[in-house]
Amino acid sequence: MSDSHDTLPDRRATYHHGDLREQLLAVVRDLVETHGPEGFSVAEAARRAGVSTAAPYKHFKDRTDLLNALVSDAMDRLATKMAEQRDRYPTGTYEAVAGIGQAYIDFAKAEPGIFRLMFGLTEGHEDEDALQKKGKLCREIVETACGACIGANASDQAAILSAYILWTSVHGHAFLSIDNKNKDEAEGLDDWDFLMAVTCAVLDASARR
Amino acid sequence: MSDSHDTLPDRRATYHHGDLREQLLAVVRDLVETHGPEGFSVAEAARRAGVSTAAPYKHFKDRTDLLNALVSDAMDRLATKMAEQRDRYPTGTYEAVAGIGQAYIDFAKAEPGIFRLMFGLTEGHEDEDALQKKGKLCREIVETACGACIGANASDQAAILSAYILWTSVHGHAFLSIDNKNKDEAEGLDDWDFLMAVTCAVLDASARR
DNA sequence: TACATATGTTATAGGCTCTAACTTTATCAA
DNA sequence: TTGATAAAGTTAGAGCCTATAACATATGTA
Repeated sequence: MSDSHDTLPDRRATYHHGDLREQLLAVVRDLVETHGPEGFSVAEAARRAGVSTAAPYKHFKDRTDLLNALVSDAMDRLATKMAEQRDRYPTGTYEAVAGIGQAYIDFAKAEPGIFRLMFGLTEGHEDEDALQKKGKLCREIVETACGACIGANASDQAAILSAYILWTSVHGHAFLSIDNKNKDEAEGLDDWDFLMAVTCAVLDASARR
Repeated sequence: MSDSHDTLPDRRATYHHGDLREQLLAVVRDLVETHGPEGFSVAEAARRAGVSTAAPYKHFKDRTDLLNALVSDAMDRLATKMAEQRDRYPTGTYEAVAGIGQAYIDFAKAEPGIFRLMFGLTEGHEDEDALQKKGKLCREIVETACGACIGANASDQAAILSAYILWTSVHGHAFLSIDNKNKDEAEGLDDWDFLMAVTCAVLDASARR
C-alpha cells in the first residue's frame, strides 16, 4: 500500500529480484508450451516475471541464449528419464531398450514445445559444444543398451547401427505424434506396441546378420 | 532516368507487378533456405520482390498464410519425387520402398528450411485440411509399396504398421541429418545403406510374423 | 466509356529485440 | 564501519517487424 505509483506489478518487495534467471526459465518453459516455440517473446516473459523488458538481458545475451539455456536443461532431464526407464528392466532385454524409447516419447508428449526446440530450430545451437555433448550422452545410453542385447560392445558397428535406426524411428514417431501427422496410424497403435515392434525388428535383424 | 524520386528499386516498369504472388513464394523459398525458417520476414521478402512491405498482404492473409502456401507447394513436390524414385524400381521390391525413402531424405537435404517448416512448427497448419490430405497422400505411397512387398493390401494392418515404422525411421533420419545431430553415426553411413538396413529389418520382420 | 475489382502505395499503430545510460542494492576489503 | 566496485534493476529509445487503413492506379467487362 506504500507504493501506488507502480507501472510493474509490485509482487516484488525488493529492488533486486533475487532469482530472476531461474524464474525467467520457468516462465519461458510455460510460454513455450502454451504458445508454441515461436509464440514466445522475451518481453512477455519479463512481464510475467514482474520485471522490466530489459531485465532479462542482464542474465541472457539474447533471445537465443535464453532458449539455449532452456534446451540445455531439458536435455539433462531427458537423459535422466531415459536412464530411469531403462533401469526398470534387466540389462540386455528388449524391454530395457524399449523403455528408453518410451521415456523419449513420453517427454515429447509431455513437453512438445521444448521437444521441438531441442531438435527443431537451428538458431545456432548446432555449434554449442555443451549441447552437442549432452546429445551424445543420450545416444550412448541407447548404444549401450543395444550392445547389451546383441552381445556386443557399445562401440561396435552393429550396436551403433542398431541404436541409430532405433533412435531415428523413435525420434520420428515422437515428432509425428506431437504434430498429429500420424492420426490414422496412431489410432489403435500404442506407443509400447510400436516400440516393441521396432525394437524386435531391428535387434533381431542385427542378431541374424 | 525519368523518375529519380523512387524509394523502391525501379526494376518494375508497370505499377502492377503482374506475378507478385509467385515471385513472393520464390523469394521466400530462398529466404527460408538461406536464413532459416525463422530468419525470414514478410517485409524482407517484399523488398526483394521490389514492392512495398504492404503489398504481400494483398495476396496472403498474414505471414502464416504465406508459409502455408509454401508448405503446400512443397508437399506436392515431395509426393511427386517419392513416386518418381519408387518407379525407378520394380513394384514389390525392397528397392522401390527404399527409393521412396531416398526421395524423402534427398528432399530434406536439398531444402532443409522448407522441410523443417513442413514438419516443424505448428503455426496452425494442423487444422489445414488441404495439408492434411497431402500428407495422407504421401503416406499412402509408402503403404502401397510396403503392401506390395509383403503380399498384402495397402490397407492391411501389416502394411500400415510396416509403412509407419519405415516412415518414422526415415523421417527421423532426415531430421537428424539436417540438424547434424547424427555426426558420428552418419560418418561412413550412407543414406542408401541406412535405408536398405531399415527396410530389410522391418519388412523381413513383417514377413516372419 | 464507365464502373467495379484487383493490386499497388504511403502512412501509421503497436509490438518486439536489444543497447545505452542511469539507479539501486549487495559484496567485500581495508 | 565504510566506501569502492560489481551486479542487477530501470527508463528511454532506435530500428525492425506485422498488419491495417486510406488512397492510387491498372484491368476488364457491361
